[in-house]
Amino acid sequence: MKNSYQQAYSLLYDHFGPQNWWPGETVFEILVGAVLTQNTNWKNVEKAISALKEHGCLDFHIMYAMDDQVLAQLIRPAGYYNLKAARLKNLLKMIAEVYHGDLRLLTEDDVDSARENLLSVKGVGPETADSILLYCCDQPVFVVDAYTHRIFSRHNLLEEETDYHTIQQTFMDNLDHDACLFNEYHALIVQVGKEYCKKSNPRCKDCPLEHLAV
DNA sequence: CACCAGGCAAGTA
DNA sequence: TACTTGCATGGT
Repeated sequence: MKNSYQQAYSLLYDHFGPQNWWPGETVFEILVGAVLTQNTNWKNVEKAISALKEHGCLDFHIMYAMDDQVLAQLIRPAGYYNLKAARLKNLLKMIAEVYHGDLRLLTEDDVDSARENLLSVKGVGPETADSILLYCCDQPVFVVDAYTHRIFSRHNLLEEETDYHTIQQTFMDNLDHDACLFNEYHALIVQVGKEYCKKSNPRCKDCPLEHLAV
């Protein structure tokens, strides 16, 4: 018998199909995108990533050596550009110091150590860290975002005031610890959130989850 | 015009 | 501890 969190996944997958996340050709591109997309529309992130590519700056050592102001101007379309340029540099600095600038060593590290190192970076919080663990490192870590909280609280599967860690635990307690499943599930939550669970649609009208039994 | 988007950290009381 | 504010572009 499937629980509510498994049922919700089936409903979303049947409605939207596979999402093929994370959009990005390389681990480094995904890493950069994880920072750039903080509280920002993905379309704007795409513009910033395109600019980085066009200038040949979507590379660990090149970006790490770049002037902060120049980096900030390239990622300008993603918003908060001064802040994000500094955050990217902070993240690359940690990887340079802890993982010898080798992303493979990050992806091969054990998940608890990697998470601790990521969270030690100023500008990398729980969602960004978990996104990197799941989408760069292929670790079975469930990513929670604003949509996860909003959608599942509206459908009475979470209390309104539930914090990040508790939401993450709830999903991980109720699902197989499978990176492919967590990958698809988070992407599907973002998709249903964008289409049906905006603040301007407070009842989530016509949402694929509206008749989900709790 | 107002509002929001795949957060996070720092400031205030 | 529990709120509040700054960060910023681009689409609806």
